[in-house]
Amino acid sequence: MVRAGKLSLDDLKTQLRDADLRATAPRLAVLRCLHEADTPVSHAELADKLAPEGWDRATVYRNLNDLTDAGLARKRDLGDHVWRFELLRASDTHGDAHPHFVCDECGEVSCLPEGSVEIKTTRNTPVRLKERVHEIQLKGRCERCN
Amino acid sequence: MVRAGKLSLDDLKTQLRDADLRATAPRLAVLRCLHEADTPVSHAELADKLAPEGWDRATVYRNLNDLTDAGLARKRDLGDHVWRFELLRASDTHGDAHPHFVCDECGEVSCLPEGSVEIKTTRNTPVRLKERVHEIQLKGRCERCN
DNA sequence: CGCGGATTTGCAAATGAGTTGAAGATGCAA
DNA sequence: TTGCATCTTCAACTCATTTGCAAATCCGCG
Ligand SMILES: [Mn+2]
Ligand SMILES: [Mn+2]
Ligand SMILES: [Zn+2]
Ligand SMILES: [Zn+2]
Repeated sequence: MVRAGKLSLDDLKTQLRDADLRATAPRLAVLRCLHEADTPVSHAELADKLAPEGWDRATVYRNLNDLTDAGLARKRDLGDHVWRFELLRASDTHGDAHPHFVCDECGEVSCLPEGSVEIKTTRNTPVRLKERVHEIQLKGRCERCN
Repeated sequence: MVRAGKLSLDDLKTQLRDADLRATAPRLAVLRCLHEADTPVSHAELADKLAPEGWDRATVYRNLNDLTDAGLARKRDLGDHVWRFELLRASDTHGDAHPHFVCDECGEVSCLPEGSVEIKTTRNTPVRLKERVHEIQLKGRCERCN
């Protein structure tokens, strides 16, 4: 079982092979970065971060998609027209993920605790909305920009 | 005052001139379509819709941005990497808009009634989150795809 | 260990939505 | 009407994303 904070190289390799992916060096680097990140990461950010280690943008790009296809990560647009990738973590209980917040002003992304946003049922709310919602995104001003 | 459902050409012209925009034919067409739409509209959709009337994609594009800059419309990404434009309506009370729902499966966009989503404050919710949120986006399966 | 076939990488090039330049057309205030 | 600023059009450009392909590599198997 892979746990946050204490990931050996072997843990990462195991995680990849369990997902039927080869444990190549650039793929391990991408997976490691996703584990280290505490918010979703864009391809551009990750490609820039891994360029010094010698990994190609296209390789990073394909690996992000591979991890997503394999079900290890999710690819999302948090409402600012940027694709971001985030590891699926055990802390996201039902398979439903925690809400995200993006600052209109500075673009900062933050992860909110599960349950901090509630779907209310009012007279004209569509039927069973709550059960149908799998993802919640908020936009506004962050504490710093407010 | 411009009201939904009953917009004469003169109403549209007035709305543009009040916003310091010239009332040109393509601009009136764009504004009319936004009024007729009951969900946010993408540039591609509107350009396709207006092409038969003879209006150019770049003209539609610039007009959507003009209307946005003038404060008549909002430009948003509802979480599916598509820019959509929506008229600012009086029914959006505080300047805060109603929440939106996008279907993961078919891409259908729908507008939800204001107040159908609530920001809950729990022990580890960031401070004053509720006051800082200006926009709420939900994703999931629509009734049809569910 | 070493092989061999399937997967993956790296570089370069294609793609395409989004955006812009520029010349001519149009709106509108005077 | 006229004059000028604004707007439209069409073509061209930008640039992040996505793909093609030959060479490198992974890893199950002998
Ligand atoms: Mn998150
Ligand atoms: Mn709406
Ligand atoms: Zn901010
Ligand atoms: Zn649907």
